[in-house]
Amino acid sequence: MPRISFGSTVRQKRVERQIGLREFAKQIGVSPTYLSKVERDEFAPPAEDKVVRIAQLLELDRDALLALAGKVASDVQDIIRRHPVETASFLRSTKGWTAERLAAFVKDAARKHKA
Amino acid sequence: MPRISFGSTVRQKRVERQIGLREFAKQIGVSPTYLSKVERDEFAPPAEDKVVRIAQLLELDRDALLALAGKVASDVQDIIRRHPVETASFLRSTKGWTAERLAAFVKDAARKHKA
DNA sequence: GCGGTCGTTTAGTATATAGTTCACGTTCAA
DNA sequence: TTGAACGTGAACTATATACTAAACGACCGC
Repeated sequence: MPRISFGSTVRQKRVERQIGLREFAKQIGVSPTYLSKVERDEFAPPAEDKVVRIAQLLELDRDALLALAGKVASDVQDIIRRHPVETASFLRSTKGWTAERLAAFVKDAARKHKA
Repeated sequence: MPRISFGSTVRQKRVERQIGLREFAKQIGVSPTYLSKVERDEFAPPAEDKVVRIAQLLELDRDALLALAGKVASDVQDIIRRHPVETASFLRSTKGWTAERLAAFVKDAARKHKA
């Protein structure tokens, strides 16, 4: 499990926004009981669509929250599967990179794509 | 399902190498019955470790075969989760790219990483 | 015409994933 | 002092995933 868990992050942000557990559960589309256990990491994080909904409601980055949930967005997985060999190779080569270095590459990629 | 399926690919390569179903199943660590159904796409592709084992035995690229199985290697998923925002952003920006363009980027990444 | 191999059919099973329902104790406002 | 909202505990449940075992008919060598 990551240093900071999915559950505790959700709880912190939800409480910060003063949304009740029942109210929030309703907005996500799950039972309050379930949400309670998820927030205390007694249950594993919910399915992708629920995680995405939570990210929207709490204004968190969906990819970041999915990562906390131990998942990778399904659209991203689809992209990887289009060119799995090249993509996997690239990703493995970035294994030791910092977020900053990666961010620079993203910029570069976007620029080159336009050209 | 992809244009060419996981099952048919495995069967073709296995037959090509003249390995019997029972023999191959044994090497993978599954029952012949199961392998038979997987190869005719009656059952979904097996778990990641089995797919990787198949790739080894048939000398196929593991990431390519995993993609055919509708999966992404777990080590690659782990890498994505280290910097999910940047990585997802990058991958989405490569959505329309050809394999060649991606390959060039991989090379570039490797070169820059050394420096 | 029997023993061994081939792939296949039918009918299951174990475990994980993703949740639910109902009932409970606490706190606070009217 | 009741009732409305809060979060929680215990006990299930449904569906999907990832398989297995037993038996079957076709073929092949001897």
